[in-house]
Amino acid sequence: MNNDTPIETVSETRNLFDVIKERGLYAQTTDENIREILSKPVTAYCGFDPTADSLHIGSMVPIMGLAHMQRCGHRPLVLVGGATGLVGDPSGKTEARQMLTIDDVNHNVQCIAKQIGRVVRFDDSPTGAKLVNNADWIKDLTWIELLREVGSRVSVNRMLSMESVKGRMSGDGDGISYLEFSYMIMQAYDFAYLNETEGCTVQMGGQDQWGNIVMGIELGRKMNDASLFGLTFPLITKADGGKFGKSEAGNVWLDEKRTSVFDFYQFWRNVADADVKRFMSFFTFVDMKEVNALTDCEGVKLNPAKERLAFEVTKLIHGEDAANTAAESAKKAFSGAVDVTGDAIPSSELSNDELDGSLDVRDLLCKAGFTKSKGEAKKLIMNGGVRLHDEKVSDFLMKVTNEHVKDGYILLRAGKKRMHRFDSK
RNA sequence: GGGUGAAUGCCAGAGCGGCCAAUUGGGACGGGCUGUAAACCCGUUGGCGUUAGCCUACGUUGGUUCGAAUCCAACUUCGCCCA
Repeated sequence: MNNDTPIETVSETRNLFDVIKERGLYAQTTDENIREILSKPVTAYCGFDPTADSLHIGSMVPIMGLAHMQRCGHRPLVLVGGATGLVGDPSGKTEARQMLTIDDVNHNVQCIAKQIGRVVRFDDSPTGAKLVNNADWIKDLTWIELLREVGSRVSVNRMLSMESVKGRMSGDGDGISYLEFSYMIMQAYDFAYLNETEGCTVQMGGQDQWGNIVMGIELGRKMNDASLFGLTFPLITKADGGKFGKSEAGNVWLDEKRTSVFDFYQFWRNVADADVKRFMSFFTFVDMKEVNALTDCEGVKLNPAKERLAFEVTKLIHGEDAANTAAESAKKAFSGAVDVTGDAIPSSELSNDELDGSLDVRDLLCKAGFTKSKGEAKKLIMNGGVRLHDEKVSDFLMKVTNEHVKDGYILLRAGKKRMHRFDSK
């Protein structure tokens, strides 16, 4: 993440509810009068799990939700689950999560907060976002305190009726451990706590968080006699029913060390026709009038919209310069042009020693990270999926030497879309 | 605590002494068609090796057998039922 452009401060005068509804980001609310409630500035929070040192694009919906909120004059609290991350949310899972160490979680919290800071503005102004870590208030809570404060106000019957729990109780799953069962109590407590200490009255989250949010509202009412509300975002699906957020290389991460800017851009550039409009509404701030104008077409004509989508999202996460570079590199790489020296294409260096004939194509494929083993590389080559510059490789034993270096580099392609540039030095 | 069932490749799930690196489906990857779509068709999908072949794998550890994913024992984990 090295975006130097400041976060745009747009002061929307519109009602947050209208904005997210218009963009398709609204799924469900706990109160029919939510629009009215949101007509005055509120403090709302949304939680993120520190299960890794980077978020992936699946987390972008809640991030956008917070950003829209801020733009509409509300104050966002970004909660990173330093404590809940040590437990793991059972929602939507059939199996227990791997446990993280406390050090891991702390490190992850730092990294994630930084990423969210790309899109949401953190400062002390009335609408400035604030980072909170639930480890700060849960960590030192004693067992007895918890039981008295929270336990006495929570109905197990109620908990057992939650979808997230039912899913783990019935069927052929692995069951649910007490640890995970406690997750929702922690999250509920967060809401009540933030209400008390920060005046937070709204919790936002993915549709899968509905149960947890409702628990928090109920707990807040019992503990603080507070009126709390919940707002959920839809689960992001792809038109073909596949899982959103996966690419050729697996998860699409916000950290460029995990997903290069080029690949990130390509992910968005390659979304299905049927998804462009929705994704542009979800993941960019492009005005809806413009979104509609761009996507009011079919077939090839939709490509400019995809380019715009890819550019906007990349700009948001990696900065305008990086987005421009990625866009240019992508254009070059797919227009059959020879010059692919653009910085955005993943690249590495090859020394002269390595080009003396000791490496074959399979080694190169592994070096580029396209294949995990020589056998896999061989199969890829035999399937006709490998090209050196623009020439198809058919001999998987072919040595890679200085002869293959053109203009100071070797361009290795795997399939149509993956490419890696080896600069010789 | 008692009883009972299960543990297989990325996932789901067959196999129940040799023909098993293991049927099939999904996913993933590659090719074709295209628009850097979708759908569809074809191929690949443990590692090493040019081939032959070798190695590692069916929860863990031992055992029976010429030979085990398949049989036996113990252990671990989980499900279900009874207390």
